[in-house]
This record gives sequence, C-alpha cells and structure tokens, in this order.
Amino acid sequence: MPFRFFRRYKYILLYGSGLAILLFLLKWLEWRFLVFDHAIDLYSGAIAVLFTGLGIWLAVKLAKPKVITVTLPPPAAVAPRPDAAAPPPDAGISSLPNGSVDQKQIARLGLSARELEVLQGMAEGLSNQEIAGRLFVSLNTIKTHSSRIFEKLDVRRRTQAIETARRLRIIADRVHPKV
Amino acid sequence: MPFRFFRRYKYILLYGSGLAILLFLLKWLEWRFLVFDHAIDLYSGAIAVLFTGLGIWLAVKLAKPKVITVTLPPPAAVAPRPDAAAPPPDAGISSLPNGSVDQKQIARLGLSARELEVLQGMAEGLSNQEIAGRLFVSLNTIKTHSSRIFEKLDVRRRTQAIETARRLRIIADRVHPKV
DNA sequence: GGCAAAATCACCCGAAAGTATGAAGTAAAT
DNA sequence: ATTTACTTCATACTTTCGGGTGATTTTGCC
Repeated sequence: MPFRFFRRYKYILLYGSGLAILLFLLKWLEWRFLVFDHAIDLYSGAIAVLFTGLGIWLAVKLAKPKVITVTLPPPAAVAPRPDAAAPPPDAGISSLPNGSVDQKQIARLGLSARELEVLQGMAEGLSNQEIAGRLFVSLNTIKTHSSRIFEKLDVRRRTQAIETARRLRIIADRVHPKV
Repeated sequence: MPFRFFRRYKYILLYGSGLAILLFLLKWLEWRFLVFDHAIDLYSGAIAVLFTGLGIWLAVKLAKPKVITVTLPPPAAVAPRPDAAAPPPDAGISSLPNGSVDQKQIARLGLSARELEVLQGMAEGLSNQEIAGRLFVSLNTIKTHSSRIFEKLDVRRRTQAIETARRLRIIADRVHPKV
C-alpha cells in the first residue's frame, strides 16, 4: 500500500471527503426544504449556529489576554554586579528542579516580561504571526521583540534561542510535565 | 485649548462618542423598522446577537479556569504554559525517565534513522545548512528530510517539530542534564 | 512634569525555511 | 522480479525570518 501517498496528500484527501460530506448535507437540507417549507427555521438555525460559533471564537480570542504571565522579580537584590565587567558567555547553570525557571538568568540577561512571553511562544513552535495574534500586537512588534531576544541570548536563530533558553532554564525545561 | 486633557482622556472620550454613535444608529434602525417593515432582518439580527451572546456565555462557562502563570521569588516553580491544557490529539505519552527516548513513538510515526538525525540537529538549533554539513549531504537533501519529518509529525515549522518531538519523547527531553 | 525604559509599529531587504515536483540509486521484503 | 521504503539530489517558487533603521506611544519612576 502506498502509505506515503496517503500521508502526503492527507490534507487534499481530507478536504475532498469533507467537501463531499458537506455536499451531501446540503442536498439533504435542500430536500428538507422542498418537503417542509421551513426555510425561515433553517435560516434562523443557520444564523444561530454561525453566531454561536462566532461568540465562542470571540470569547476565546478575547479571554486569552487574561492569562498573563506574572513575573515577580526575586525579593533579594538582583543587582549584584560584581562580574559586570566580563560576564561569562554562559554563566553558571543552577541546578533547579525540573519545570523551573531560573529567575537569576532572566535578570542577568535583562529579558523583559514581554520578551519572555514571545520566547515562550517560540518554544511552543508558534510562528511570529501566531505569537502576534496571541499577544494582540502586530507582526512587526514580535519581530522587534525577537530581535532583542536574539541579541540578549547571543544567538541568531529562533531554534537556537529555544535551545539556549532551555539550557539556561529561562523557559521551562519540561514543557510537558505529564499531560 | 486643553490639548493635554484630550490626550489624557482619549479612551474615555472615544468610548463616549462611540456609544453615542451606536445609539444614533439604533435610533435610525428603529425608524427604519417603523417605516419599512423589515421584520426578517431584525429577526435575524436579534438571533445573531442573541446567539453570539450565547456563544460567549458558553465559551466562558466551558472555558478552562484561567490559569495564571505566577512566578514566585524563591527557586520558583512555573506552570508551563497552561493554555496547552487541552488534551493533545496525539497518542498516549509514556512516562519515561528524563533524557530517554520513546522508541515506540518513533516506530509509530515511522521516522527513519536519518530523519532522526536531522531532527536532532534541528533541536540543537542548527540551520539546514549546518545539518547538511554535519551529515555530509546537500542542503536540498536536508530540506527533503525535514519536509518528511514535518509530514510525519504533522507540523509545518521546525520549531513545532522540536516541540512535538520533545513532547512525544522522540528526542531527549533533557538535552542538558546538568552540564 | 519630565526622563528613561519598555513596548509598539513600519518599511526594506537579504537569508533561510518550506512547498511542490520529479528523479534515481540502494536495500530489504514479497 | 517487483514492490516498497529510504536516501540522495535538483529546480523553481512562496513564505517566513531576521537585520537594520527610525519613529511613536506607554509606563514607571524621580
């Protein structure tokens, strides 16, 4: 069996069959329409369904920003700058438990809260456009943020940024606790 | 002119005028309704509004509790991005020790040895060109491999591939044991 | 009130990534 | 002897990234 074929054209096949099902549905609806003349009902029903969906979409979309990453700076002075002159490229890596974030690293690198959010999005595999959508800002803004992140992490690609961020415990090492 | 005043209360003013415009609009619609009997339109409109509300209500009601990522001062534990809380459509995730790789997942997805090597390179933050150099093949070959990887993992970006691979334990969850 | 940092956005441009398609050689299975 | 999967490579094309630059707006702080 050409399994690869199926995999390759998975979406085309899915689209095709989906379309077919939809057409059957429409045909059936048409039949209903002819037999019982419930055009208004159907119309209202369609509107109802449509706008219920819209409402859900809206709510989800608008509810998102309520989930804000609150980053409290450590109470102890984060200002200790004895090594300000020559900060080693990769300073010591603390041994924190899994799933933890090293606040000191974040402070040392001077990553802002917004930048962390963008970094998090990157690590989740989102595109800049998707991150922009999640944070309700423009694509250009995300680009600016990511540029700064790359500067601060001293990398040139987002994949590198993710790698470095994980290594320095800037983002959770364990993104998937147990699911 | 108290220009500053305008600036300061910009949003309040905008909100106020927006509300006013909306009210005028409603008044005008009412007039239309009285003059021409566009009951259907109003009916659909009402349904639309009503069900949009229903949708929002539903979404809010059914939405998962808004988990806020709070970072505590001490060696802070951070909840790893709760919006991925939705049960992923992926197959079961085994609970292997850290740094382990789930061979079953690899087998299930049909990833070849070469593809794994490419995937590993991706996760290390390498560019396609760099991976090509490491594996002594051409850039195009790496592109082909990565395309297949994306197909098999059902993703469209390398960052997504990395994320998924980590989640499914296809690549070591803990790339950096303790350094 | 004013300053500085953070956050926002825009535009251009080259590089990298990714898609689509075709092809060809090798090894293992049927 | 076919078939199938794997690996390799190529060309052409579209999309996304990332760098560089400049600007405005918000916001916290003194």
